[in-house]
Amino acid sequence: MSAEATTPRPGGDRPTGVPDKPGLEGLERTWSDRWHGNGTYAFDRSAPRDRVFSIDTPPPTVSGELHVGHVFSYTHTDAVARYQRMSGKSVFYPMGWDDNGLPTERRVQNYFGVRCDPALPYDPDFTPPEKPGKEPIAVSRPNFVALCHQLTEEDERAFEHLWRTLGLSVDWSHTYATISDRAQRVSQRGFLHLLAGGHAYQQTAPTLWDIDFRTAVSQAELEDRDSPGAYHRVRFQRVGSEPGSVDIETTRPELLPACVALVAHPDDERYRPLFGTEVVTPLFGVHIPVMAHELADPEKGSGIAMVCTFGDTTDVVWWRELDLATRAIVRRDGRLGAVPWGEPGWESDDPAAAAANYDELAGRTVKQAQKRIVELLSQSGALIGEPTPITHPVKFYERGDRPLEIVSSRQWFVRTLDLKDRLLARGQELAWHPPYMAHRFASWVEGLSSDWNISRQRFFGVPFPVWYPVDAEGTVDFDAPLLADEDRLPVDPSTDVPDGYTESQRGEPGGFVGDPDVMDTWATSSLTPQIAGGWGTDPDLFDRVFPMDLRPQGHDIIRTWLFTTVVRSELEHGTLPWANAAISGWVLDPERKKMSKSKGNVITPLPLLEQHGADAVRYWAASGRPGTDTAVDEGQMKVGRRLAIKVLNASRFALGRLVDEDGAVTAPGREAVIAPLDRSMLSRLSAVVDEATVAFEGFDYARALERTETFFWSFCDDYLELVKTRAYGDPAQPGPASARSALAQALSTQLRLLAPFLPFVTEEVWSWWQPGSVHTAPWPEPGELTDLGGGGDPAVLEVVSEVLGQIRRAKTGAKRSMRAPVAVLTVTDEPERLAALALAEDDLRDAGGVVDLVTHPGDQATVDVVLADEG
RNA sequence: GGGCCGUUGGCGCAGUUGGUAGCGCACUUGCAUGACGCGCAAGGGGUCGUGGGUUCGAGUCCCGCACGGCCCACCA
Repeated sequence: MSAEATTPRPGGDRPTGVPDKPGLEGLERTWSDRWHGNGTYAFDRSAPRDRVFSIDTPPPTVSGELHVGHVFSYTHTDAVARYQRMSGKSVFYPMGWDDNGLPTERRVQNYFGVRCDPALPYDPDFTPPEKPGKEPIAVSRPNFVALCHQLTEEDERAFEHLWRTLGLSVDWSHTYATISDRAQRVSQRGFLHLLAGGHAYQQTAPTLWDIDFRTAVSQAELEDRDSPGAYHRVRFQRVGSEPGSVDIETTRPELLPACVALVAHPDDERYRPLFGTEVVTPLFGVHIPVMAHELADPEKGSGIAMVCTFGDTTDVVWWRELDLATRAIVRRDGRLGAVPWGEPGWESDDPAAAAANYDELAGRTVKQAQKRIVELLSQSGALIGEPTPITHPVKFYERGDRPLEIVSSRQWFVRTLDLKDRLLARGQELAWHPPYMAHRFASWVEGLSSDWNISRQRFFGVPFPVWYPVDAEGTVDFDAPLLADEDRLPVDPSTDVPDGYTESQRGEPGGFVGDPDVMDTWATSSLTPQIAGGWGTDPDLFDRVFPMDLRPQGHDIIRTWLFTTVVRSELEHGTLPWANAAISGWVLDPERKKMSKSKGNVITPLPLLEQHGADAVRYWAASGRPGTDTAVDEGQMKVGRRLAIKVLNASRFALGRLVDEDGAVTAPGREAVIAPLDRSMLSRLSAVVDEATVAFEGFDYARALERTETFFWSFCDDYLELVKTRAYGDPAQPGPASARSALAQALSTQLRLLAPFLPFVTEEVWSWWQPGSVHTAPWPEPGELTDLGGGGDPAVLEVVSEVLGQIRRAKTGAKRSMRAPVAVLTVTDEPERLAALALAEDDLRDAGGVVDLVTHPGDQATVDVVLADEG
């Protein structure tokens, strides 16, 4: 062993010899640099499709820090990638950064203390303040976008550092960002194809709207939150000859001016006589019809509901299906807008009174307006009783702070409702891991109630490659969009000019305007296989990697990322985007609570990596079953670290028998393995190889690890103990030669089995005695081991280990050292098992310190140990 | 309301075609042993949520229920 052996030589091509004091410290830095320098994980793009394994890596959202949940799931994917690479596949394992969209905007706003005002001109000299001020500074859209780029680049460097420390075997030359020109080109091209195929359309329609972000959101971005509210009982007087009144209950009395009908169930006897008649709204004197609809629930409130434009999604359904009037009052900023009382659509019995009452509400937020209208209703006598407080589910944008409103606006949609059956069939065609995750997808598709809204009224995103002509009167013609030519992509319609126009015509009569919106972040993320695979720019690459083999992701984004990717692939290519979807679980905090920023229980991974080492953290992650929620468990990381240390020490021990005077490791050939104990061990190891391989083929990395680890510990505890005396013998003799060859075989195999999980320590040990990288070494095959001498009898190691265990038990029971000699060992067992024992009798004697061995055939297996006297 | 997952020693989990309950952590005791004290050896500890059923035999298969978590739908 040479002194320089502790520091591996650059290159890693030639073995370094076994160091005296192996350790885990610094392995991450050493080996991640070396892998990078050597291109260990480079994708071989000359490989034909059937030799390629391609992964549609989730691009993490670039808004702050990665958390330990990322480490968890990306480790799973990395283990699979490493297995596939060792199995001979050329692994296409790119990394992406999801850096467009709202999360980035929000972070930039807070980080720099700015807000985007698209009306402002670009300021080339703008620099953000050192510290964000109290009031955000308004900046132009180009300035804002520049800040977004600046901040995301910083974050992405930190992300890459973390991934390298964790040891992800990503090919970093295939990195993409969702805001990059490349992604924008793919995204815009995909949009133009949707348009050409009739799959995308624009429409002015009631839209889910976040009043703080001032943008539309899609069905997939909704979440329900239990919120406080109150039932208000409001009395409507009947119109015409019929005397009497109708009471409704509502949680949104402020929408009374927007009321367009009352609705009850068609079979509800209480209200049947009223269908087809009219009532009048209190305070505003508007005549509205009473109508019947199946969705009205006789059990709820008074059994009859007030329909407003628009209080919730059910209102939209009623409005559409009953062909009701439109009286929208909520503006896009969440305040009530002006209303022309008495004019068409706003006819009232008393326009002046209506206007006076409404003046009390106009300009207020919905919350303020609610408070005021309750007072007005109470004074007028239309409010019956006191409001009853309730807690009820209210729809929120998942990132928003205030309830969604529904406003009418012009949006781009992708036709997904027409696609349900095809999508359900694709869902069944996809191999889900674990399989039950398929239900999530199916129930989402079955429950779709609207087409996919892909436009967002935001700034940092992929713009629509679309302009609209402005006619001579200055009116924008949205029905005749001017499309960008595919060769020009990506374009920004706010600065680029459509063919045939000049910049001076922007916004002028007879000129054009750009589409002001950007695409939903999922409209771009749904194309990650196309972006990563070079769709449209590198057809040779794309043909080799698409459809991809694997989409790994969390179950929380099945209805967004997975769903939209399937939609886009179906519409663009008519195939599934990948063959397999591996769905990982959540990471919970040590108290098994879901981690979230608001709870303040988010754990950042770098300190864990520094404290326990990357292999140890990976061990914890890889112990989490596919699809299973797993708690952060530093205890498991300590176990992982112990395993890594054991790999170092056991390897040093085994290789110590194989080192020559120059420090080089030389093992006898495979044919030297003749001892029954050695062959028995190799035979058992080959079964482990089998199991690990089957598990990995089914993406069950956790099972592969568990089986490998179990074998490894028994290998150390039993086999190494049994064989070490013989292995120290004269290398020229057949017994020692067999032991040394078997040790080399077994160590090589186990290092390769562990390499997907513990890439650093296995590479370190590999470098002591093997050329090249363990990560490009071939995955072990059972044949490598069973070919040796025609396979061994697994029973030999089993029986000998059991007897050795009994000897240890006797020594521990007598509180004696493990070195204490055994005067007489008497074993009674079945003849076949005694025969197996006899084949390794000498190894057992050496390991147990046995002087006399007596065996008796018998039905009942017993082991009797008589220890030699002390002294 | 529809659906999915889980319920196994104090804690975290495994248990793949049904055949006398396993692993790690923690706990107790012991051991300086040709690599490892970040080690090694051994030990105690569970009527496998619950009620039925199938079977010679059920943690494992079937039906019901309870509890926990999640998805979808509804939400006046």
